Amino acid sequence: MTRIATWNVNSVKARLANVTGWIAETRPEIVLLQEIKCETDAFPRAAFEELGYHAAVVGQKSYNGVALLSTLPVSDVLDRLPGEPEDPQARYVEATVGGLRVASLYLPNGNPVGTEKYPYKLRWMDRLHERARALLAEEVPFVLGGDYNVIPAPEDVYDPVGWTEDALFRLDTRRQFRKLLNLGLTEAFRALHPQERHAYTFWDYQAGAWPRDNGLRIDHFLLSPGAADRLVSCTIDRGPRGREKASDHTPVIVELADPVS
DNA sequence: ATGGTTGTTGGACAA
Repeated sequence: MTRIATWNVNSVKARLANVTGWIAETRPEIVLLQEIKCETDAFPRAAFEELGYHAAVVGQKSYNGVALLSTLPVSDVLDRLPGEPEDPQARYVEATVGGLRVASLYLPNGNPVGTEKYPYKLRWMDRLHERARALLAEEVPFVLGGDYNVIPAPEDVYDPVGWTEDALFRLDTRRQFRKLLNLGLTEAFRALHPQERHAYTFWDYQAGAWPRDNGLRIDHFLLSPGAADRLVSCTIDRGPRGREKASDHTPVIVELADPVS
């Protein structure tokens, strides 16, 4: 069995004790981090090495930044999403782990709509679509996990009407997300839990969102057909969101059965 | 409607 977790940690340095503590007790084989908010050289690599993890890190000063941790060696690291070579934002890292291609991605938020941020988000989703198409053509099983900043459907937000015009829930955003799925990818959580409500992965720090359970489901795993065939479970661990100095996101974990040989 | 919060950073900006 392979367990893969994704977690937007909102600064790996400010959150180091929470993150290492959770990894030590959960022990996923692969951990995908987003919003590490530090440069590659400043990533607290040693703290994760002590726990037995290799790391592929794509950092940036102050904002963004992604990482992929793995108990197995990591090879063939891709440190950017192709399609916009001038894009300076550190939002994508992809690598081979075992026989799997795995990506940790931080899709742009896109707010406020009406600024350059929203078209950037849509272009980024186009680029991800192209990347998924290329990976499918390679016929290697893959897992794209991360903070998609996409609310896929009304049941994934506490107040769908209030969020209609938000960049995370606009029709253009959802249409792009569906287009990605229509390539033949499986969104792990909804595939296994078609009826579940209030299965949120993010709660704002403001306005008592956490105690009121005013959440969003925006952290996802998209699986290639070969990976989806092996999908055993997908769970959201609310525990870390309730702790001291919590990130505003909580981890999602998928379990994949070993490949049949 | 506004403001409510957190992180980076030392004033806004991003979320």
